Amino acid sequence: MAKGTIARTVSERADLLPLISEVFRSHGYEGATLALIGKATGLGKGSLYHFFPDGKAQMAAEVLAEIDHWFEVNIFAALRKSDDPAQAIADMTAGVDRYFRSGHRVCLVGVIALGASRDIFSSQVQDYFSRWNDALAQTLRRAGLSTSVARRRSADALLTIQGALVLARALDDTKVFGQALVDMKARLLAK
Amino acid sequence: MAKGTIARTVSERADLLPLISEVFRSHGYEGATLALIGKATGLGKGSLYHFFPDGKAQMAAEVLAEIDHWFEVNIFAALRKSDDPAQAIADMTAGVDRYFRSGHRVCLVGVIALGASRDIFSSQVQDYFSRWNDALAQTLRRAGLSTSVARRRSADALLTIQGALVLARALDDTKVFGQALVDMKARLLAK
DNA sequence: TGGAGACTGTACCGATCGGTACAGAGAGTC
DNA sequence: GACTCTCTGTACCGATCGGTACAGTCTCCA
Repeated sequence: MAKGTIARTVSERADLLPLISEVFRSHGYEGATLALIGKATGLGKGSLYHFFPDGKAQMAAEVLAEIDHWFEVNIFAALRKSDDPAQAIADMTAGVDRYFRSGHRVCLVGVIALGASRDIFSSQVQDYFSRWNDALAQTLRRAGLSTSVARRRSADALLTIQGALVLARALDDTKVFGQALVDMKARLLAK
Repeated sequence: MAKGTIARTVSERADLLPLISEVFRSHGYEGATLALIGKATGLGKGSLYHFFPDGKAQMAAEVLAEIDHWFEVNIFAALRKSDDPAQAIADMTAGVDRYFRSGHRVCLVGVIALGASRDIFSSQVQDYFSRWNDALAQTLRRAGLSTSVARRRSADALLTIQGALVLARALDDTKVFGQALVDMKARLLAK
């Protein structure tokens, strides 16, 4: 029998996703509890389930979609349409460095790919990486590389980013990430 | 008031760890429940807590220790003492490929490094990677590389392995892992 | 033969899990 | 003012969480 006063905060769905995103990022899908999400957003379950009727799975799916959209707009698009491959790759590298806060931030898509929740989100995870892979390979082709070399180097770049995030966090040394990005950029257009 | 017959399985602690290891590997630390571990080992909580009085945290710590020991014996030691750097690196690559089942298996140390449980196991995680890094850099020095180049290339190799596991799983394509290992080996002793 | 001690299943614990139900509060609309 | 609709906190649900307690069963050794 609540009698109380209910504060009205008027949350915007768009403001919510980044907050929820950070909870999934630092706790993983299974570790991100509604209690943690509630604390991070300042919202009770009522509000959370108002915005996301399908609960935790929907929150994660929408967070993944938002991340995908950010990369689509800020990274993939430029890769596809640029007519200056070297510049496009430099832009990608700078964008990635900014997004992952020079190695302080972890890749949620990678985290989910490694966990048991991959089965639930496998198509979103696969789509994210393969669209990135395609866009980057396209840029490399335009730089004169053969299709097979372009695809090999592009996969190498993606895995370098993911591995650098893992190792930087494991060693608690973000310099690893910065160095990996330098190496990656050099390798992409070498020879 | 149990009346029943209790089957006696006589489990060996040494046989338990690999089974528990796979549960942590595929579910992460937070996702690995006692129920899953019980199912994987065929043991009830009674037996589990008999072998691991400190519960889940102790299980994970011992699994990490066993992994560390395996790499120490099968990978790091050869790296440190070999007088044929090219052969040592070929052996490491082959060993890594075998251990990770050509990309079908995930790295538990990496999984933990990315998750929230890193805080609990940070020293074990850091130790594993930095000892690997040191051993590999030592090999590269013996191959004539400067200290700084050796350390840079060695970190690059470690992060390539981790990233390849992430990307292979994300794209559900183990060829990514095999190719990354080939590239890594070539890069380690290049020029 | 009869402890002693290692190993086992299971009942149980309080806490927390994801999710539901619902009533109250605020802002508009007529 | 009465009605609607959106957003809110909270009480509550059954299930499961990690962990404890304990009695039963086995093996070993005197």
